[in-house]
Amino acid sequence: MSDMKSGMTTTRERLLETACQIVRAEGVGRLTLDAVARASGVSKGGLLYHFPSKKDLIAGMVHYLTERFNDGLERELRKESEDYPAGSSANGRFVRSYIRSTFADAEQMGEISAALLAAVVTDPQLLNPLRERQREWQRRIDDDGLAPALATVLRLAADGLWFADLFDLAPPKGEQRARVLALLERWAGGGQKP
Amino acid sequence: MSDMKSGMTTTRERLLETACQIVRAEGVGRLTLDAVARASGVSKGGLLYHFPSKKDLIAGMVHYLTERFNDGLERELRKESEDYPAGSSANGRFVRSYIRSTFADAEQMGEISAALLAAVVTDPQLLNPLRERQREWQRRIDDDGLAPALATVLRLAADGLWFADLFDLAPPKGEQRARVLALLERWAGGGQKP
DNA sequence: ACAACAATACGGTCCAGACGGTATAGTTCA
DNA sequence: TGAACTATACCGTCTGGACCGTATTGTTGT
Repeated sequence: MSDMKSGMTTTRERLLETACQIVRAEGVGRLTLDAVARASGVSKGGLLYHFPSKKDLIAGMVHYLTERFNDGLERELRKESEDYPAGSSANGRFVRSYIRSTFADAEQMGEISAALLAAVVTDPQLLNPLRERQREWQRRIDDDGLAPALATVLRLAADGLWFADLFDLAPPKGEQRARVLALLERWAGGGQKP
Repeated sequence: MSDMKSGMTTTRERLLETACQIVRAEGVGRLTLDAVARASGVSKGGLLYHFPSKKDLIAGMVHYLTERFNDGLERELRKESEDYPAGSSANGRFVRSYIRSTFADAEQMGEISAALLAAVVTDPQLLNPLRERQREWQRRIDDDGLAPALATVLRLAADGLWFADLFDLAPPKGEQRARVLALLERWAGGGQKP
């Protein structure tokens, strides 16, 4: 699917990132084509050259950021594999990677949230690519060598943190956040019940 | 707190519930004053009498549904108190109530979600009442007699389920959902520390 | 008891502005 | 030469909200 060449920041990517920034800074309601074009230093015609409609722009945001998160997840997973060289007690590796990806890069989670909100407002179906990915992640979580309910609980807790951050609903900060992360990692580390 | 006269469903409440239904059925983007008025069988002038602006309407939704959820939570908490008559091993009571309230009434959670989305789109500050409540809940969760990180993890998992339901991001269904609930309740049930 | 008045709860109409999208004509660079 | 834009003008639609009217139900002064 990805037809990008690779490397330097293209205008297309700049437009997508600008769109995210607008959502995060001014709210979903202020995401207009004119605003994105202006803030990107691109004419409206230029924007519409890359994204023929607003839906296309938001679909682009969802796709771009979903794949970005997925790339980060795979990277985290490879780091795990190095720590546990042989395929020995590697149960919970995917869940740990998922948790770390969610907790680590608040910036990136904020960008995904922006795309998420923009999509829901405009047309919920635009979330389908993310939904598909999430189902895939859930399959890998189910098949990660942990007790199935435990694995899902850990995923939900990570998502819950994302949720709390997204809407600023009493998200754990600082010390408490670190303790929560440590606890989740511990449970995902050795697959035995407390 | 409640300054309403009491009893019968007022036009005001009907408007609030209609607004929720529109959001849930047609999406946040379709929440317009005209649509709410029409679907409520009320003229636009009538709607504007009760809620002078769209912001006021959405603020009303947030307040109304937040208090509704809180009422359900307190009810759940009282049921817990009956089960554990004396103040014996009642650790985790609040957390259990929170979990049950979140899992039990999907309908109600859907309505809160509608208000949440409407608020975020229009003006994130409209969420402040809910944020305040959530901070209060978090305080009670911290002070529920469980290990602090554990309690917060359980809350986050419950919120994560809400999140998954809200955006339809691979939410656990049926059997799996029941097992997740059971596990969370079990962890919130015996609050022993080492 | 009755007029005068006010508050509540709407119905109906209208409009300025914003937004998405189209169209068109010109420009820069590989 | 064509892809990747810039610049600008324009249109149809929708929406929030202002404005005005009106019926019903108290309330108050006398």
